[in-house]
Amino acid sequence: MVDKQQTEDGRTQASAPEDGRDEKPRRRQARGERRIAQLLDAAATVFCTSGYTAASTNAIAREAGVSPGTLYQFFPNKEAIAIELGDRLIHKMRDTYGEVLTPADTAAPLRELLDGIVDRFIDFNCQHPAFFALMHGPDVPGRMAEAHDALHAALLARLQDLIAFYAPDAPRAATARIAEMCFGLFKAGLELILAHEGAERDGYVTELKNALFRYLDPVIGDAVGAVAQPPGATSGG
Amino acid sequence: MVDKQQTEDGRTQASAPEDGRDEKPRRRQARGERRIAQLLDAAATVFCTSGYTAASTNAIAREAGVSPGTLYQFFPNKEAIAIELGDRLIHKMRDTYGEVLTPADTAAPLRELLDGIVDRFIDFNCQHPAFFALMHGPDVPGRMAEAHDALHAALLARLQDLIAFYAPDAPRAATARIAEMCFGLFKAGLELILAHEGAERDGYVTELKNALFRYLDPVIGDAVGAVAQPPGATSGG
DNA sequence: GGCAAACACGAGCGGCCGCTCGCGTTTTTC
DNA sequence: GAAAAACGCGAGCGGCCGCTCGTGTTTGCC
Repeated sequence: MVDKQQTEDGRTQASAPEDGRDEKPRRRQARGERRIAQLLDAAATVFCTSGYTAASTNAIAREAGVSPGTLYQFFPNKEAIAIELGDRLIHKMRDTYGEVLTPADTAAPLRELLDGIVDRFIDFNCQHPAFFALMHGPDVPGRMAEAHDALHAALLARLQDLIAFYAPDAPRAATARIAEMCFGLFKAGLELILAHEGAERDGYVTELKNALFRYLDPVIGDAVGAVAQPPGATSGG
Repeated sequence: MVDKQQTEDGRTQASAPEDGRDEKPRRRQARGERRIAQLLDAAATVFCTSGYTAASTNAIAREAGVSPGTLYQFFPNKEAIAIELGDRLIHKMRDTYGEVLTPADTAAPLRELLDGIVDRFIDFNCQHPAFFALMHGPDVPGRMAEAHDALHAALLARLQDLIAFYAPDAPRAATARIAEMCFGLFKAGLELILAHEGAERDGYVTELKNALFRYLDPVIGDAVGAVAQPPGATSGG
């Protein structure tokens, strides 16, 4: 499992100058770090409104208030901007779901569990709308898709464990499909939620929670609520 | 209601040569019609794999086995290709949902109703994958988005009527939100279904039906199943 | 057969975009 | 304070893409 760790990606900092590779260690000044953050903010805005492909590097530079040349002082190409932005968002996301999707404290009833999970993820996505655009956009670069797939798989595995905890008798194939389905349902609800504001948004949040709860309740009810279920009574799935 | 009819869009054929406008009636030969169909098929393939923006007209022409000049003999620009393809698909879609979403024969139980609707729409989308790509792609041309919005609104209105029929006491705002939610859930399930084949696909179809049924059953149950519900008992929405 | 219109071709034009390069400015280091 | 390195600029290069145009071929009509 250690090989799966992705350390720090070594993009913004290198270990030694005499590395021997073609790596340029390029020691950043504080000003440079500020510019990078500025550029990533601008990139988030532009990617969010135009999508990855339609976003032009010149537009990102303009949004950040710098020249195209300055942008390419900190990023080797357009893809690297999206990757760095995506990595930072994914790290934040990992912090978020790390707190929520741990199957340790699953003694809570489903309704409350869902409340916590959904609220956290909704909140994250509302505060970082570029995340949704980068993850679910159809035109992200290849390296980005890998990161997305990794995150997707990780979230899915956690979700599956959670479902399996509530419904231990269900076969793996079934829980996997249910987990994928939950993910898709959440994504659909998220899209509606991001498209509305205020009371409307709250209404859709409630609706999403209802949909997820009602979808999952019978699944876990089969194994938890009715323990002495006869083995022949599979629920048409 | 007559003004809402969109006749034939008058794109492929015109009424009279002495029209007086800048319209060029351009009488097509059988060969030309064949080429148009050929080009639209190719466009469907390319749009489906690359999305609208990333698809190049040269690629569409190549896919159809003709030269770029030939393509522009039948379509004024790239957008027109997507629009014509979208219009044809929308017309087919209208035929499909016209048969299914009519609120006339809603005497059927929810499960069977959902079965019919979902099966039809899934079938349509499996046979015309370009439809999904064109309708839900983020980079479709403006004229396309209008058509999509119109179809979306029409489907939504039908769905809302259907829901209102089953739950006549629910306020319009609530049924509208529920209809939007159903739409989103269906879209999410469709995406999963299109991404799988064979037994896996069937499994997701069942799962989608389950999700929709469980989401809608309590909603219509509140008004149909328990008629003598006290007015104060609103279900947490 | 003869003529006009529709069909077909493909090299190439204009424009946009990702990216570079030469040069000037600010900061760090000794 | 002076050399070195990081920062900053913006005109412009190469390449791709949507689209055109001049020319040649096929089809419909008399």
